[in-house]
Amino acid sequence: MRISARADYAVRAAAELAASDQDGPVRAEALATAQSIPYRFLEGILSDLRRDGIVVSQRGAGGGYRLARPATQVTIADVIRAVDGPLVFVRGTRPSDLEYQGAAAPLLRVWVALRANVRMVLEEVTLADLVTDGLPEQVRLLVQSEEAWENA
Amino acid sequence: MRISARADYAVRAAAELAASDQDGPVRAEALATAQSIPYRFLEGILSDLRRDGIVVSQRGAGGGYRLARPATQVTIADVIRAVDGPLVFVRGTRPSDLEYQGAAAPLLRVWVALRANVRMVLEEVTLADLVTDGLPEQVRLLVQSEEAWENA
DNA sequence: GAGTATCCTAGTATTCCGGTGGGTTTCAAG
DNA sequence: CTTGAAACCCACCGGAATACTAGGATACTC
Repeated sequence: MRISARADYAVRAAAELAASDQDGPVRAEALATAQSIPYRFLEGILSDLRRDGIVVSQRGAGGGYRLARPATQVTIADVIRAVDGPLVFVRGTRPSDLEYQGAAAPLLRVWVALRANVRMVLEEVTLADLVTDGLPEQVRLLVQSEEAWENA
Repeated sequence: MRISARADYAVRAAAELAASDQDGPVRAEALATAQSIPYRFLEGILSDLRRDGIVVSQRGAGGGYRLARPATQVTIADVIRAVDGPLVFVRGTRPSDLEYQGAAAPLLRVWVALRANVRMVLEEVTLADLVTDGLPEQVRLLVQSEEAWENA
């Protein structure tokens, strides 16, 4: 279960946008250097975000990107779905479209539970939470324990 | 965040092994047909499971595979790690090895929380839970809600 | 119309993924 | 000690995805 570079970059760029919210549109290159993301690559990512209505763009001199909605209303899940599609899928298909036979039958419910727990984090944290460093209580609790930081 | 075919197949094969625990070793081909997994592909997967001590093998006539430990002591996380490595990683590296700058700094804790929540499911469910259909309470609760089954 | 910045299309190198094939070794049974 | 059954090993393979890069067209401001 990997988080792709696209997803990671997208969230970081979006966070940067949320941070400089008042200052008018932000150029893609400014985002790229602020977060050490390859400029050309980021352009494509921002394009995805725009197509999904996460971000609005302004062309020409003085142009750049802004969030389409207030940062309190954009979740990390929104951003990731815009660039990578569904949050969790098994062998290319959504969990709920799977069918298992015999001893593996209950496995379906495990994947659904897994997805639910992934959502619990990614749909709860907004860009505003990121920039103010005010993560939701549930998320904060998850990170508190020592073992959460161990690499198993 | 995709569950690979390897991981899915591995868990299903392991579940099948757990189900036929008493009956002596099970042939790879029997596992393959029971779970509709390409036989040759499964061979490689079982090889990984053996290398990681999840499974023991017996060659020759009457041979096959058995679980190396009781099914109550093998978690789904164990199986997945044997075939796919770390459960969750970001852009190729573990969350705890990442560094973020500026507005994206708190993102690190989000990834750690995500991993913690993934573990909460995969390290809690054992192969025994699967075959007896007795999923842990926490997992059962996650699956109960309607929205867990929605595709968002 | 000069300059700036997004937008679009295409290309590319590398890696991963899912799967095959051929042959070798180990073992049990006859 | 042969025969057959099974795991084992190694190499390969096509296609897709990843992570980028290049070049220009388009839109906007001043």
